[in-house]
This record gives sequence, C-alpha cells and structure tokens, in this order.
Amino acid sequence: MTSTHQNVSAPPPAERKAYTPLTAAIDVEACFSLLEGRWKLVILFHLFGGKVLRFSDLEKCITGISQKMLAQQLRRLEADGIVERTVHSQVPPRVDYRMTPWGQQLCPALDSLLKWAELREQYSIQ
Amino acid sequence: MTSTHQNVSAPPPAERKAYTPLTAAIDVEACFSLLEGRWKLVILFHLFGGKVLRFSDLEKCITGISQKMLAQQLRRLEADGIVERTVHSQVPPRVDYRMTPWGQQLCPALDSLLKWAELREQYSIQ
DNA sequence: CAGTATCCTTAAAGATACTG
DNA sequence: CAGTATCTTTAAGGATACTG
Repeated sequence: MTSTHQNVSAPPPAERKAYTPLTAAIDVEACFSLLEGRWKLVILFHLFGGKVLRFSDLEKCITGISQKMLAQQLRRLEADGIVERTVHSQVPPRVDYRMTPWGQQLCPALDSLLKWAELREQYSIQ
Repeated sequence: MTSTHQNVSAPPPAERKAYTPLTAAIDVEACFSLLEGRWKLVILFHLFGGKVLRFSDLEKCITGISQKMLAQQLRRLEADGIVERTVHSQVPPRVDYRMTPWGQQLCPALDSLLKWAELREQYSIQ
C-alpha cells in the first residue's frame, strides 16, 4: 500500500491532448458530426444502459422515423463505432443493435451537456 | 454543524430533471442547435476563458471566415445568450464580444466530449 | 470598422414505392 | 422482418458586392 489515500489501482496519469482553439473546435465538431443526424440521439438514448433492440423495436419506439432514415442513421452509427449490429441468420431475419463499449461512454458526456442546458435557468433569472 | 461529514455550505440538492429517451434526445439536440453552426465552435474556443475580442480580431484569427458568416454566427450566439456583444459608440465603431457567464459554463461540457473522443483510441486497440 | 444584401450551390432529410 | 431505391424539398453555407 502506498502512503497516499488514493486508490491503489488508480488509472494512468491521464495525459490530455493539448488543444488550440482551432483543434479543440475541430475535435468537438467531429463529435457533433458523429451525433448530429436527425434521429441519432433518440436512437442512442434508447440503447444506452446496455439495452439491445431489434430494428423493428426501434421503429416502434421512435415515432415518426421512416425505415430509410432508421437504417441510414444506424449504418452511420455502426460505421463510426458507436453502435454494434448483430445479424442472426434465421428466417424471418433478426437484427439487433446495442451500444459499443466506447459508445456507452458517451452517456456522461451528453449528460454534462444536459446539465449545462439545465443551468440556463439559474443564469436567466433576471 | 450537522452530524454528517458533508460540506457545511454544500450546494442545493441538485435535483436533476427527469428524462425519457425522447426528452433527453430533444434537449441534447437543442444544445447542438445552439452550437452547430459552421463557425460557432471556433468562435467560442477563441472567447473561452474570459477573452474579449473585437469583430476584426475574430476575423483575423479565424482563417477562412467571411464577414457575413462571422456576423451571422455571432448574432445567433448572442440571441441564444451564449455570447455578449458590446457596442462602444465611437468612430470608427468598436464592437467587442465575450462569453456570458452561462456560455462560459459550456467549457466543461465540451471538454467531456473531447475526453470521449480521446477515449476512442483505447477502445480501438485491436 | 463592422457590418448588410443578393444570388447560388449543395447536402440532409422527407415521401413513397419496392424486395430478399 | 429488415431493409433499398428514387425523387423531391429545404435550409445552411459560400461568393461577392455594397454601406453607415
């Protein structure tokens, strides 16, 4: 045991990348472009927490989405490593979707955006 | 003093809003729409940390931006309460921009997105 | 200096129909 | 069930010129 009170198996030094205004903006924009499709966020919030849903489940719980858009957004989320797609070879076909481990980590990041939005009221009390 | 070990001047209970997948998605999308203009993020990252810049300063430090786009994005950021605009009545005109207190709070939220992006490598080591 | 005003281009999304 | 394929609409952004 070390002499500190810290967790013995503390994570590595957590060296952060260095950013300029430009590179920070570029990297945040990259995140946005991963997430900003018309239906991506609803899809993600339905999958957060380890949920596994079929194409038809998503179709049912997201009102207003078309098959074209659902498929398109899922393809992009999959290509970007945020969502995982599993095809079960059977008839009729069964395909389901879940978050990747990295995708799941999005949750706290989006939550801090929500916290920021909630903060607005406190600053707008005139 | 209370019988707990908590900080005496602890912040209010911090009751969080309750979200469904749909409302969470809507609220995050609202954040995105505040931030997703073509040049907004570069502008913000140049203003973070209390910096105060003139229109022409921003024009100089953001390569490629046109006056039209700079003015447009600034107008929206101002209308959304993220940036503050001050007009000094003098000739030639002098206008400067800074973050609002609420806008400044964006910094940690965007930082957690950057952290998420940095995480990607750790998960993609195959 | 700090902007507007116009015109043009182009991607994203919607509607709809079809299929292994 | 789980998708594609087409066609059309629309809004964001770029280029360029002008102004109090």
